[in-house]
Amino acid sequence: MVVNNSVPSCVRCGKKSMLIDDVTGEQFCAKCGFVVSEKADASGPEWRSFQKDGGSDPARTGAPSSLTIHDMGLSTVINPLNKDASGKPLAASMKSTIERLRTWDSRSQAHQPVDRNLRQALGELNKLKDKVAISANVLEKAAYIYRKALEKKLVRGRSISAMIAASLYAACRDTETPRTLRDIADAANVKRKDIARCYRLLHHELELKMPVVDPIQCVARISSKLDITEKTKRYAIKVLKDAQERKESAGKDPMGLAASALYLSCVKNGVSVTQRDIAEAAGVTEVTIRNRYKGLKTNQED
DNA sequence: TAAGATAAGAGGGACAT
DNA sequence: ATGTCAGTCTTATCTTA
Repeated sequence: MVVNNSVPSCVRCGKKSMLIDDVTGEQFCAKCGFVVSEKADASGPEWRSFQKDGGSDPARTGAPSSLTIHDMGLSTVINPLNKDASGKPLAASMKSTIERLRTWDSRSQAHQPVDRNLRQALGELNKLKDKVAISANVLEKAAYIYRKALEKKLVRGRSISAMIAASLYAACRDTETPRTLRDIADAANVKRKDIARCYRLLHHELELKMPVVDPIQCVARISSKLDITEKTKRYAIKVLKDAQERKESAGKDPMGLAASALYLSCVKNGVSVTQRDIAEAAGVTEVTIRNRYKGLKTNQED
């Protein structure tokens, strides 16, 4: 459950108790149970005020512009009836002008190869979003990265699904949203290594500056799946900090590292947890935990 | 049954050819 | 471009307490 200090008010009961469900990504009111579906939220008018006090006058309305829509939500459709605003049929000369406009309009929207590609990719991204429960700004970032990749012609010859999945993964990394390559691979139905390859390509070619995944973040994620006491968590974090200072953690899978620190902490605190449980929660194997565990343990002793 | 050991294999980075 | 090397992680199987 994510609770930040600017909790929005419920539309129905007015209480400041709107929360985000971690699993579904839906917004709901903790007081009255009102649920805002992701879709309605994304496509509805934007009633956000730009005034400091968050007052009641909307600074703008209309559908939000978004990178996750292939034309950023700025499309217009010229209606197919050849009528003018008052409903009268158009004059012949005007009619042919409108025909031409309509042709160009639709071409500019989706009929160029790049746009078609983008359309499809963003469609996939949209499907992905529901499965991995991702916040809107991460989605925006993913879409942005994909656009960049398209510009640099990196998608050519590669699968769109893999590339959009890699973009999403990159966006997660960038925003420190803890999602593993595996999480995304499962959701996208693409092999993990394919996404990994694409991600590396993006990383290299777009020169993305990624924050290093902090194993300490992973501790929270793993322990949320198990019943871990605050004390145990803190000890695990301390162990990780020590390991980082000794540069012991470089090049190791942060998830594996966090998992074994947590395991070590459980052992030290007399909590009975099996390696299997932790391995499963962390999405790594028991062997990895054992290997890291050995390293961490010898460090503990001096 | 959980934990530890061992072996084989995959995938990728660094570096040399 | 291609090959080799050291290192990591995974999967599978076996042993130990």
